[in-house]
Amino acid sequence: MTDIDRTIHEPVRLRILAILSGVDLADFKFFVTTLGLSKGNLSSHMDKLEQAGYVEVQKGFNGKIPRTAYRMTDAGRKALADYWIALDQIRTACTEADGPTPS
Amino acid sequence: MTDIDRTIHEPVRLRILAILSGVDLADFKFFVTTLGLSKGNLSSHMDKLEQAGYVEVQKGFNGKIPRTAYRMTDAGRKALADYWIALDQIRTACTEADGPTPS
DNA sequence: CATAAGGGTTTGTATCACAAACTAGTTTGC
DNA sequence: GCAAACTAGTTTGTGATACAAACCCTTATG
Repeated sequence: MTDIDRTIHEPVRLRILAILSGVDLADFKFFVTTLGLSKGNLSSHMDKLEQAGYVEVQKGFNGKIPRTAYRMTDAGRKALADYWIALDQIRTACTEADGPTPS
Repeated sequence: MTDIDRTIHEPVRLRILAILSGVDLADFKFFVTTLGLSKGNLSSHMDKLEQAGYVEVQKGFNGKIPRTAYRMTDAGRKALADYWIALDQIRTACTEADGPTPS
């Protein structure tokens, strides 16, 4: 019974990783607008993904305006793949319970 | 962007529903042993599933020993199906982010 | 009688998602 | 030149909750 990775399982972070898995680089603003999050909320989710080693942060400037962008790491890619596998296992694994005789 | 049903999304409850979706009836003890939960924990998860209308409780006796069994409702079946659909949408929906020019 | 086991409820706690407030720098209006 | 508004992001506060531990009640077991 493989465990669910809670870091990934949180819906917001799952969406973030799903996006990053197809994009190579996406910035702070983009996530705020597409996911409809408050900046604070996004910031803390990104912290968690970073601390888990699933995303890398790239801080730079767009002219004089700061820009923070995120990229998925290999570990993140692996973890996400494993996550989907674990979910599929749950989805499939049913059908052998005790048959409790009703009353 | 369909929302994730948090009642179902919790891993323990997801496993419970996955089991119930293939079994018609399963009892308290069974879940405790197969999922490795404390009784208190299982009890509160079942409360939530019941309050959401996703499972029905059948309290009875096996001789003089009380037996509590759970059955999935139609609403539960529907909600679980929707849940998997929502997850698949996240899994598939990637690939159109802003291309932020790196640095 | 004592201990265990089924079937819980109550209580305590650590975590965490989220928003609101705040910081820091930048452009715009006058 | 200075205030108002905006971009970008961090820090702080709070309410919800997953989980275990402790407790309760009843029935078997030794």
